[in-house]
Amino acid sequence: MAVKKPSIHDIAKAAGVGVGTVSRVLNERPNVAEATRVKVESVMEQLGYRPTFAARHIRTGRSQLFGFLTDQVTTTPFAHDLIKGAQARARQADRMLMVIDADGDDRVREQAVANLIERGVEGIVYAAMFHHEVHVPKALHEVPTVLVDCFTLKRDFASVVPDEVRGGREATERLLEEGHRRIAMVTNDALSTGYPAAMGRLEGYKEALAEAGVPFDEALVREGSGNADSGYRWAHDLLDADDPPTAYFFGTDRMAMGAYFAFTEVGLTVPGDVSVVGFDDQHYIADALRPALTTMALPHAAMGRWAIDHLLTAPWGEDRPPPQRRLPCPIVERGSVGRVPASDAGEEP
Amino acid sequence: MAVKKPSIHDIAKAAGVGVGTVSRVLNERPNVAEATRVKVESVMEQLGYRPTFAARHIRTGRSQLFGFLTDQVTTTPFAHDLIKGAQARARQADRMLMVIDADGDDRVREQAVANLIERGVEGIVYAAMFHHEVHVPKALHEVPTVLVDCFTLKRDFASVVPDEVRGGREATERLLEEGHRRIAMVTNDALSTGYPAAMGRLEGYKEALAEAGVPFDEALVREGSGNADSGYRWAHDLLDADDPPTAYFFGTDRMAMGAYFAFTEVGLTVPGDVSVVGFDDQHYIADALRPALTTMALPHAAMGRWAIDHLLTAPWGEDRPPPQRRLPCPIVERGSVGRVPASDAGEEP
DNA sequence: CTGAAAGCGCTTACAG
DNA sequence: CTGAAAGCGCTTACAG
Repeated sequence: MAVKKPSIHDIAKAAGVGVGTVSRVLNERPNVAEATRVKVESVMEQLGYRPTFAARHIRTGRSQLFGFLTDQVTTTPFAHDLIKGAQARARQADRMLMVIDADGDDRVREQAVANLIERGVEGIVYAAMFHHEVHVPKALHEVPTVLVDCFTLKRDFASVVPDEVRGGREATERLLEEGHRRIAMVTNDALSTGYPAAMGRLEGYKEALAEAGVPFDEALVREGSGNADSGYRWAHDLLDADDPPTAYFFGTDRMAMGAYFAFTEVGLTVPGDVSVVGFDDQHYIADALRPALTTMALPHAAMGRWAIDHLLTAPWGEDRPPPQRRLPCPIVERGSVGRVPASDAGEEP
Repeated sequence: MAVKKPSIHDIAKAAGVGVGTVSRVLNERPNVAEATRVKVESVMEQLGYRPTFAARHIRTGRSQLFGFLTDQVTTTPFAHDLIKGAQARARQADRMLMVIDADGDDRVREQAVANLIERGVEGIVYAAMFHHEVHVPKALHEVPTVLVDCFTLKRDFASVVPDEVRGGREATERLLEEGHRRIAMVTNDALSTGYPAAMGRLEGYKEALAEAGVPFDEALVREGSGNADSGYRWAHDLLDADDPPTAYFFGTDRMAMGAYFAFTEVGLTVPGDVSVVGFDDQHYIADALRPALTTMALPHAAMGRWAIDHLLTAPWGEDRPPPQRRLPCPIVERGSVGRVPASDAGEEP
């Protein structure tokens, strides 16, 4: 580190050629004699030459860079999948990712966007850690942007979110498929929050029931809070009913986990006695449960990938309304769903 | 986006000054008349001027950038804390972080390091997702580097890792403190792997016992695999003994979680009948358990912070051996540790 | 306090 | 196929 890094001029001089030629071999351009190419390459090798990206950037105007801004309040296990998905797609296109965690601070957020723009990013993905409406820094309008797991009320940015309704529907269908008719649903949040994740999953549940001709029974629905404790309590509550459910659909894996403890306490076995489907696919929980939990996966990697892909391929600056994309939440089959117990299957055809 | 972004020249012309003056106000340098400053600033405002960072970088030689390379095989919930810690420290110093997930691919890793160097990073943090020995790309020697949660056999890079031994010791001490004497330990991996996390935590357990004058009893130790299933099985196994333990120290929270199910099955209550301490502080598990799990926190954020801090402040290029730092794993008290049951406390003073 | 000029390390036409 | 020159958007002495 003591000696100055060699520049293209040093290479040119040492190789006895002009800088243009060095640039040509560097960029693998045609019209370079094989002999000169070899010569130049060997000199670069010897001198340990590394191109300076900033110079290239300034000349070509291409930063090969995307910004990734996360808007989050608390550490979640999801951030990484999102980043991984985005980065995988970016790498295919030879781009890098500048990741910033604004951690819920508006000032930091504004500053971050400004910094990213000054760095010349080709686009910014603004990712929330759960599906909700957001207010974003105005400067985001200066640069191609896609919102991930969130959206603005005005829908003035491209956005990609999980298809909560469809996820809820498919979770419920999976249970119906096994003959269950008394299926409880514990929402992942109070409905009053208006969060799409809570509303949507419940709506999907209702849709599936309706389609299967199973009457909706309000007595089987509980408003949960998302955490394990809530699942534990509501499971006990539902268990206390005269005619307890044979299947449970929880809006989060954590609630399903709490419910497992409740089932164990009363001597019920999953999936022999009761079937369970979760939501989120937090695999450190879903895999750890006994039996492992069947759950709906939040498409974090896919959303990250979609976001970068959109930045890469969408025509910017046009007037058409930005796409509001919903990605499916695939079911991850593990071991918590089984056939409805024979004694409860009376109403089957 | 249709019009070209204004440069410092455009500002200079519009403000009727030279570019040097614009640069001076941009950098808040002294020796600018108040009137000119105001004038220039208003022009910048009007034209929506943003400095081009790449130009600044190329002139000053400062990239204000660190690389963050993760070497990981599988998604872990820890990556984010590491990144957050690193980024928090970087922001204080007005630096940004370029995050790359090499995902276990050597080619990608090499390429990533090359890219980062070309981007002019001031340093690279190379982070593993669990404490082990690594082989790193040679190019890392070209730039200040610190290894996080890993180390090289040659110890030729600065490194920061969790103090596994001390963590194991303090976990055990916590249990001894409550009068427990028959304390089981389930390691988080086969000892044959040689992983510091498995060896170290067990060693700490032994140290604590020795210091307390409690004879080490091999019958109380099991080699676990880290996952919930393993915890479940070994808990049952230990429970079957003639004189079962009153306390359990698990090398991972996931194993503790499995054990909770075993305890529930046999009607044992935590912490009334048995006490439990975990390791990792995976809070989505630790918080979700009933009662919440007392556990040793892996210092991910602290390691991330330390790494950037070291890059920022250490004198580089000197010959002294790079520091090999161990950071403590603080205990996180939740609700799983209680007094030894009276009937088991016979041997107390 | 301020402007004109040089230069950071590249790429890109333009001649030859 | 190749070299010399201009220029990307800044900062930094250097005169005034």
